[in-house]
Amino acid sequence: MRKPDLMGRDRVLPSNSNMNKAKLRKGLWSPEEDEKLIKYMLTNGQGCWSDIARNAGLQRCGKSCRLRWINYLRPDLKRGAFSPQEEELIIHLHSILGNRWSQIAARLPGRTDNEIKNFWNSTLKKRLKMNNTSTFSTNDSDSSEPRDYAIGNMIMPMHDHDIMTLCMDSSSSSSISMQGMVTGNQFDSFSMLNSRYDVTGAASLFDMSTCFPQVGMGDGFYGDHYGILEATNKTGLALPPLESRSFEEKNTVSNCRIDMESNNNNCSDNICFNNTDQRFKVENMLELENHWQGENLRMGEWDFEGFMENISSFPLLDFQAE
DNA sequence: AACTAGTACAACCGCGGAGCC
DNA sequence: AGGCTCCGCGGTTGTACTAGT
Repeated sequence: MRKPDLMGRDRVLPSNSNMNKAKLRKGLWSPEEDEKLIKYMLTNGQGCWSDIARNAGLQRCGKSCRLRWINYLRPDLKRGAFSPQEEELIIHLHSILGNRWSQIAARLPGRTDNEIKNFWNSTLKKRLKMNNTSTFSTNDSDSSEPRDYAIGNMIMPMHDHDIMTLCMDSSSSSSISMQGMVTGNQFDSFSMLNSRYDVTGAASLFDMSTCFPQVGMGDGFYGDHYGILEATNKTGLALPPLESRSFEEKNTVSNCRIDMESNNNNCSDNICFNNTDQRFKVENMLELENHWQGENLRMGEWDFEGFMENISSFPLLDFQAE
């Protein structure tokens, strides 16, 4: 963990007529700032971020406070390295959703979009590329050349426009059909990764999310997902819960206690998070109204294998855009 | 020990959408 | 309708840390 940017601590935005704005700090957050923001958030809950920044006594813009809270201070964050299961899920979801980090993060409880994005850019992308260069060479400069695309267990030489054609149902401008790809040839993006999946070529052209219209927003629980996951949900298959983005609204201040002095590293029964130089322990931080509690699933403990099994074996995908 | 290159990740920036007046 | 503010997202940057020489 990095130490606070002591130089950045004194960095300020250029002054203007507004003295408050003149003192706005940038750069890394100090432990003191973190503490202020945590205390304020736990006491007052989420509101207008610019007000939060002001009322919490922080010389930061609201945007910076929001980012710090969402990406680092939120007590429901799961810190630490990504598990192999999480890695698999990220790869899989990325093959479906592309760079929609917030949507990927929504399906990885305790992880933030920023964290996943960084992990992807710094680790997974390179790893996938390494794996693929040994088995699959593409000529990115010439998209007219047919490439090998994996669909299920099949490797199919295709032109880029074929891929586009597959994603478009020519019979209707509003209807998108994946039947031809999926029916009979089980679509499995993992196979693409495991066999001949080319990150720079096929993935970008084969970005499933571009093929799927955004289906209705539903009742909010899986509100912002795309068709492929909607289908999964509708079939009653196990999906991980969306990360509770509005947990602040549910938290009960009276149940909160921050133990700033505690160095107890045992987090098994508590929600813990690391600060730059401190470890905070939050006991009963919130009434995690986990939608999955009824299924005895806790954060990070959902049925990953079941999910992966289900998501990669859709029997039929035929989406109708509204 | 000193230097360099590579890596990881926190934070910033710019943009677009939504809501309000 | 147009302007403003706020929020959220994805891309990018900056820098502490680490490994290699």
